[in-house]
Amino acid sequence: MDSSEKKYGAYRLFFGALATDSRLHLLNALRKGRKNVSELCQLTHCEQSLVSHNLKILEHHGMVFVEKKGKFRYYKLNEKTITPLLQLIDTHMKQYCCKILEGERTTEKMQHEHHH
Amino acid sequence: MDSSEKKYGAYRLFFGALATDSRLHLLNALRKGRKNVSELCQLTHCEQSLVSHNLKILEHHGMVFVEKKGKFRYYKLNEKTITPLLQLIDTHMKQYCCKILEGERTTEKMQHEHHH
DNA sequence: TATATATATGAATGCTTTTTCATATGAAAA
DNA sequence: TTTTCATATGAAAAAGCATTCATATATATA
Repeated sequence: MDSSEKKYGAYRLFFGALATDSRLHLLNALRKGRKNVSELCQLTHCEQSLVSHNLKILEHHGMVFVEKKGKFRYYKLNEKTITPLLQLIDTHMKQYCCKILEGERTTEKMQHEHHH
Repeated sequence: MDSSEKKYGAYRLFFGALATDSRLHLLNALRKGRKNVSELCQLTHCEQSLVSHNLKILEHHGMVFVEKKGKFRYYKLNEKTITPLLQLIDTHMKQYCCKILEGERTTEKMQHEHHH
C-alpha cells in the first residue's frame, strides 16, 4: 500500500469527529458561549461519560478549547474554524437538507417494520 | 426518545460523507476540474465499483454534480460549498494536523505489533 | 482526613459504514 | 444485433465507531 494511505488521514479524522449527533449537539450548545461539562450534559441530555469522551475528541481536533477553573472545566468553541464551518453548512443545508434526509432510516421506521 | 434524534441528522450524514480517505481523495481530484468515473479510478487508485458507490454518496449530499455525455459521466465539485469548506480545513490543518494524527493507528504499526 | 462533587478513562458491547465481489444496465461501435 | 466499453447496483464481508458501564482521578468542603 502506497503513501496515500495516510495522505487524507487527518482530514478523515477531522470530519469523522463531526459525524455524530451527540458531538454536533455539543458544538451547537457551545455556539452560545462557553459551558462546563455538567451544563453540557443538561443541555444535550447526554450522560456525563459520553460528554467527556466527546469533548476529548473535539479538543483533540482543535474544535474546542478548555479552561480549568477550580473543579470545573469550561469548554469553548474554536471560533476561527468552527463558526464559519457551521455557517457554511447551514447555508448548504437550506438547499440540500431534505434530499440528504430522504430515505434516512429512523428508529420509528425500523420498529414499524418489526410489526409486520 | 425525543425529537432531537433527527435534529442533527442531516449534518451528521453530511460530515460522515467526508469521513473516508477514498471520498476525500475523489473530492481532491475534482478540485482540478471535472472528471469521468474511469479518470477518477486512475487518479485515486480505487476500483470502479467503489468509486461509483462513493460518487453516488457525494452527489446525494450535494457535494458534486454530474453531467451525462454519451456513455461517460462527468462529475464536478459543488464549488459554492466544497471549495471554501476544504480551504477552511486546509488552514485549520496547518495548525492541528500533527496533533490530530498523533496516536493514530497505522497499518505499519499494527504489523510491527504482530511480530512480538 | 473524610466526604461530596466534577470530570476523565478503559474496556466491552453493539451498531453503522466501508469495501469487495459478482452482476446488471446502458450506450456506442463493429 | 452482437460485442465492447463505461458505469451502477445489491448483498455479504470486513472494518471502524459510538455508547455504556464501572471505576478512577482531582478538586473542594465539612
